[in-house]
Amino acid sequence: MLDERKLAVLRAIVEDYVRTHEPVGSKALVDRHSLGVSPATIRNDMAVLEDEGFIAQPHTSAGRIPTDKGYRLFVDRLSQVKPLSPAERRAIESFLAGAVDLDDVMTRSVRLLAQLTRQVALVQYPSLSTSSVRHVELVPLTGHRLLMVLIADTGRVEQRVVEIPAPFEEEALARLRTQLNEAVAGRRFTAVAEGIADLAERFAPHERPSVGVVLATLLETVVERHEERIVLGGTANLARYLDGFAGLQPVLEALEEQMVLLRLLGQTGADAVTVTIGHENPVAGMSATSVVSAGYGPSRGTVARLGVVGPTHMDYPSTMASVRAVARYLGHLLRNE
Amino acid sequence: MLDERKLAVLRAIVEDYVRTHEPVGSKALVDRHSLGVSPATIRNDMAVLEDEGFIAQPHTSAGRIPTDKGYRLFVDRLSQVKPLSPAERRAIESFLAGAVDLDDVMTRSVRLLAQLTRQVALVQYPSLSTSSVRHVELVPLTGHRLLMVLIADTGRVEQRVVEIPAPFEEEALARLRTQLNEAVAGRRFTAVAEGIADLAERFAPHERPSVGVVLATLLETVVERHEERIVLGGTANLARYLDGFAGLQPVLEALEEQMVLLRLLGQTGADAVTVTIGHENPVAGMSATSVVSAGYGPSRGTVARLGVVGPTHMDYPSTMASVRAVARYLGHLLRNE
DNA sequence: GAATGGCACTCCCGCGCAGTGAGTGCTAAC
DNA sequence: GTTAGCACTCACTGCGCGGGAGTGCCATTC
Repeated sequence: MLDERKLAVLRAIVEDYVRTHEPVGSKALVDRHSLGVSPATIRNDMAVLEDEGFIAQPHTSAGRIPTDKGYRLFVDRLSQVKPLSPAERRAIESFLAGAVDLDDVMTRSVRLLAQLTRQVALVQYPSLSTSSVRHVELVPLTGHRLLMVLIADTGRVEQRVVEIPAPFEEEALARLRTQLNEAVAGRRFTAVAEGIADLAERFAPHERPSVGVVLATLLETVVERHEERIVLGGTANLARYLDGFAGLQPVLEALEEQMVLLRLLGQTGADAVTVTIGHENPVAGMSATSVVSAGYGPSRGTVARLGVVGPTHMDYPSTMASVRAVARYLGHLLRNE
Repeated sequence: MLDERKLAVLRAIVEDYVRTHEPVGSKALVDRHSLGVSPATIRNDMAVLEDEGFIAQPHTSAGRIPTDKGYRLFVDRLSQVKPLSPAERRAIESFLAGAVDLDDVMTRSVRLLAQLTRQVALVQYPSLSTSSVRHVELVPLTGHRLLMVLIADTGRVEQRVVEIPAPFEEEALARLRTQLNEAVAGRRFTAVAEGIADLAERFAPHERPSVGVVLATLLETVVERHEERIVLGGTANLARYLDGFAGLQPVLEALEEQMVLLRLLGQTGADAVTVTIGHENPVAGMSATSVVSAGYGPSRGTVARLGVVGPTHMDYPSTMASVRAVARYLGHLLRNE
């Protein structure tokens, strides 16, 4: 049904359209690519490709543009991830090397990704739910207030102010700190609950209410607070490609919603580069945009995702290469932190 | 030179133009506002106002639009800050009430401000340089690594990983922690240096290198790290008013630069609402936007600023009211934290 | 039977053109 | 100082008209 040449034609159409953003016709195609056949032949092939839904005409007597289905085929079977240039690799390394803390790493990564792909970049903070506790610290603020600082093995730090019904003795606080760390350090966040289940019992009755509040807050932080932070950058690139500008507002709106961003990046823990094209996208108002994302993490497992959002007519091979590269470097970096 | 009526005409022009975004003519003016004179008279007044540079014509035979100078006069002398509706006040209170930590407060504030003004909102984190140290915590991670957590009286928390040449004994670390807090707790950030000047001497020679690194990092954090975080929200609102869309990209770019945002908000510590109109703006590419900002802080002094960025043809009275209100509530909130 | 050359057809796009209407500036009268 | 009248300007709209890129179809070639 789709022989070699028809696939070559589709590939050529995608490549040309990505470059020019204009419908591509049969004549232009044979001129630019050495397909070895005449325009008329290409026209026949194009008719078939259109019947199958891979390309479409904006109007009669215009060239063809790829459909979402066409891009899908292109990404899955017709393209190869384009290797990065040495300059780009160096740029990635040097850009990420100077980071001083996790916040800094995240900020630099988004910038880098946005710059490399010239698109909108998203980077999700290392997820709390798949990481482990490294340390819990309790700091008295005023009598009835404690600051709880929770440090994850990914370098992520969560802080929370705790209002306690009765102030702790200095000694009691030290005891709680020690026991708390013994109970949860090294545990997966999902397993924190079991660790601290019987902790309150070891404290004197008058201390228990306050201990209870601390434990409850800790649980909240590791369990309920599943909402993951996502940083984004390069929004200025939106203005470049959404030429029509009509579709801009919904996209900007979507990018402001953390929940939406999460759905865009996808929850799947797959390490590989994932491409979501146009309508495949779960978010309304973003049917003209594609998302290229990948998981990253300190070890083989994925702890979070990153990616870029761009027009469906993006340069998939290059974009996929950049996303994959940044994800890998970021993984390395976390391993050494 | 500018009598009462001419000022009234200018006010009417600004109000109409803000509402319709279209050049306003003499006829339309007398129709909508009861000025008590004929269009011809208004035309004479308009000619004077144009000579003085308060209004301009996009082209001959079109209505007038206010110039930056016109808006300036309007803001300074012709408008009154419009009081908020009770519903808006309630919205502010309930919106900010549920915040759990400083990050949350900041995020909610931007959203709130963006929603109230329907523009792009900026909120600067409470500045480190004008606040004081509440507590410094040191947490061992691995042998050669410490996590330093610095808590400011504004609730802001900075963390930093410190690489130390030689691991600390548990006892030594506790000693350092205690002495460090005695030396700096309650001090202004700007005065931390004096507090820790002779601290290293109190430690055994073999501990000094590590102590030195910790102190150096602390200094870096409070002094060098002047870069202030700014959160922004409501960028989708840009798409609404920058109809021409030509000016959109530079604005989006500017909003991505922290340094630029700082300059936009202004460094001045004034509590009052400040308005910067069009070309008065120090940032190139944003000459079609105005900034309405205000300082906020837990006490009479200002610790940080917040504001909104919008088109020069914005509703200044309402915007100024919203900005002022959010700044005040935020101040209250910090006081109670 | 696939590939090709030729040809009529479609339809977007840019251009020039007149008509419309909102708005202005000027002048003379009140 | 204010007003009515009037000629003038100029953006905006709709219309008609090639030009041109591209297509689909058909007859022909290999």
